[in-house]
Amino acid sequence: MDSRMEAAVAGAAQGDLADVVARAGAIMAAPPPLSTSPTSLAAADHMPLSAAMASRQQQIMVAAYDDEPTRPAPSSDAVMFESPPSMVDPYLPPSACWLPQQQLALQISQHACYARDVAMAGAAADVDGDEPIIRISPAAHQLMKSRKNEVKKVVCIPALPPTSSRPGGGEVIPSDLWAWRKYGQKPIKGSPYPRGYYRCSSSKGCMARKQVERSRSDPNMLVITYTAEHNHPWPMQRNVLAGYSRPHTHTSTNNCKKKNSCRVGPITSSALPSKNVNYYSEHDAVSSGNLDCQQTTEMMEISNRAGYVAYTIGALDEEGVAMHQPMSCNSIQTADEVFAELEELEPSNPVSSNNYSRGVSYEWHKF
DNA sequence: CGTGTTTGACCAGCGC
DNA sequence: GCGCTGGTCAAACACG
Repeated sequence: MDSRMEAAVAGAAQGDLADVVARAGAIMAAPPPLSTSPTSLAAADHMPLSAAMASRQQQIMVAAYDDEPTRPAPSSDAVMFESPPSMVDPYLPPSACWLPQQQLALQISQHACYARDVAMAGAAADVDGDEPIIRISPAAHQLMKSRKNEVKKVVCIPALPPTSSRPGGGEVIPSDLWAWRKYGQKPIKGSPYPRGYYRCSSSKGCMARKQVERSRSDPNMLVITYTAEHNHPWPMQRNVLAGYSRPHTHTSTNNCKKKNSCRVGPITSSALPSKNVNYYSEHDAVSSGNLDCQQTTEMMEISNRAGYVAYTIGALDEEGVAMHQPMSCNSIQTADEVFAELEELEPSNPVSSNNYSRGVSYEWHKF
């Protein structure tokens, strides 16, 4: 077995699926940077997008089968999250378009039975082949089943290094343009990093939640677990305060009175106001908070468009296999560059398209 | 005033 | 039944 996968298996043995995901993502996302960019991709003889992606993808396969653990991967170096079409969540924030592609290391959609399947898969690599097929151990499976069989999506992204300028060091969560309200934070046993709990504040009654924590095995990775789904369209006009967090005016004393409710350190996951969030580099900054209304709207449209592309390329290949392809493969680009390339990619796709991908109906509302 | 974070308390699931 | 753990609630407070 590949030693890299042994590491992943070790994670599974700990029953920490999110960590396994993060680890696998970190491990498998490591290969040499692709020399392709959406621009060059688009220029690749205008081949069908999915085909172009399939030919270039450097992906992990997370196989999720109960009974066929070694289904061959289409490509040995493909990063592929194999899942039923249902995993393409029309309400999933098109955050991928904001993330340098390699940073969207891994995403697993756990839709009901699929979650179970992923769990069953365990973090065991395919012994025979080179394809990094990951199986989740029964322990991890049990862990995942333990919480009401909830629909979950686990997304691992590289975390920005804690900002020393902020008290206690801050953790920067890339904005996904949904409005999230933090409602709790808990220390997690075995992890030095607390887990933040967020719920969607874009719409009342929206049950969408997400948990944000650093991977305990790879602190450079943020594990974001989306629970439930948004019951409303992606907000066009993001609340100005969405994701906002007041500057830290205090440092935690870390005096735990009650073991069960002890919070560890300052809330770092939200320490940086999202409206000032820089996306991975100052050159990549998309500071929504710096945008006026019109700019925000424009940005939304652009990102909507980006989302369209992201879903197009991140949805299904010819075999109905979910594809997740970074928008930018080897360099951090400015949002403008990304979107410019996106335009090159799909020049004919109307922004107001109602479909993000084949087989996925997404009705976009403009307000 | 509306929206956000912070944080102690509460509750439910699970293993022993 | 009990303790541990994770998830959520809700009051207090901050910010624009």
